[in-house]
Amino acid sequence: MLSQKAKYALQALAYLSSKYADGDAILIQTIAKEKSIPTKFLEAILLQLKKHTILTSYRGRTGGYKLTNKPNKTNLATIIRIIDGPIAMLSCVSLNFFKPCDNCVYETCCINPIMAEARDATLKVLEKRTLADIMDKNN
Amino acid sequence: MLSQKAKYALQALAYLSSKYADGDAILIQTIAKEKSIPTKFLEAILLQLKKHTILTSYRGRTGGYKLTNKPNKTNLATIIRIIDGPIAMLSCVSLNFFKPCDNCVYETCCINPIMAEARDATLKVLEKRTLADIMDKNN
DNA sequence: TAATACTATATTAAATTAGTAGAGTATATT
DNA sequence: AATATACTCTACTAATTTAATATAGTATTA
Repeated sequence: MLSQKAKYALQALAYLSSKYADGDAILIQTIAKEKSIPTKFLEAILLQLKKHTILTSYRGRTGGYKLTNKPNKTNLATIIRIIDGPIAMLSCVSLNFFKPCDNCVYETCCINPIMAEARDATLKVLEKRTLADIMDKNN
Repeated sequence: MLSQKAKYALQALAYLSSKYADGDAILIQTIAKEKSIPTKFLEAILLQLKKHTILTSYRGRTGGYKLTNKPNKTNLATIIRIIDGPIAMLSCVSLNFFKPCDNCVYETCCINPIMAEARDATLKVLEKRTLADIMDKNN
């Protein structure tokens, strides 16, 4: 399951995606209110996304956040990894957060090949889908 | 990511599957030692699997645990759900543990269709694969 | 220069995870 | 019938993670 933090991140990005065409930076406040996300918590989330270059920020009077790239350029696997870490069900088959298991030998383990298969199936969806797919439709 | 508990469950079941043909019940102790799992913790896990009819137990002198059905009759999604709960990334698209999200409306949410798609991709693997696939190969 | 808005660090309450302790119950041998 | 063995049940606990909150600081622009 995604953490609440990851859900908030996706919701915030869905909102920012729908505003992307306008070109303006959006206030944290605005996103927080619009998406019912605790403001200070959202600040931390957006900062994290900025550090991973997903978002670009502007300080001062006319400040705010906006997407660095077009919504269709950022896939969902990237976002989930930034906020929640591994997508795989076992760290020993994680592509981006590999860590061997404590109590089994990778080479003879019969579980990890299946988990690699599951990971690939999940990634096929999450890497294909982008912020353009989850973007708020203004209707 | 799977919990440590779920990993232990799969490892214990991989062991029990490899012994299934013998027909004998296996001691918790034996599984715990063989798989390096804390005994008392494993007891709780096996009990949980028994309550969900995956395992059958025998008490007393010649007691122990064994699989209720042939290894190829139990798929991995079933086990993971028993131990860790939902497989879906959002509770609002969980087939077995459905619970609406707090801060969004299911019908207009643009995130959940993608998460349903990811869930289906994962399930396609985990429902196809069974204990026979993760069973310890005796070599 | 003052108001605005992002940035950084520290703290905290609640929940979850991983594991432990100990008493209780059933059963097959002796 | 006694007893050792092995599963069962309830309660507890330490460590970690999650979901926030608080406060002070820095940058920018009208």
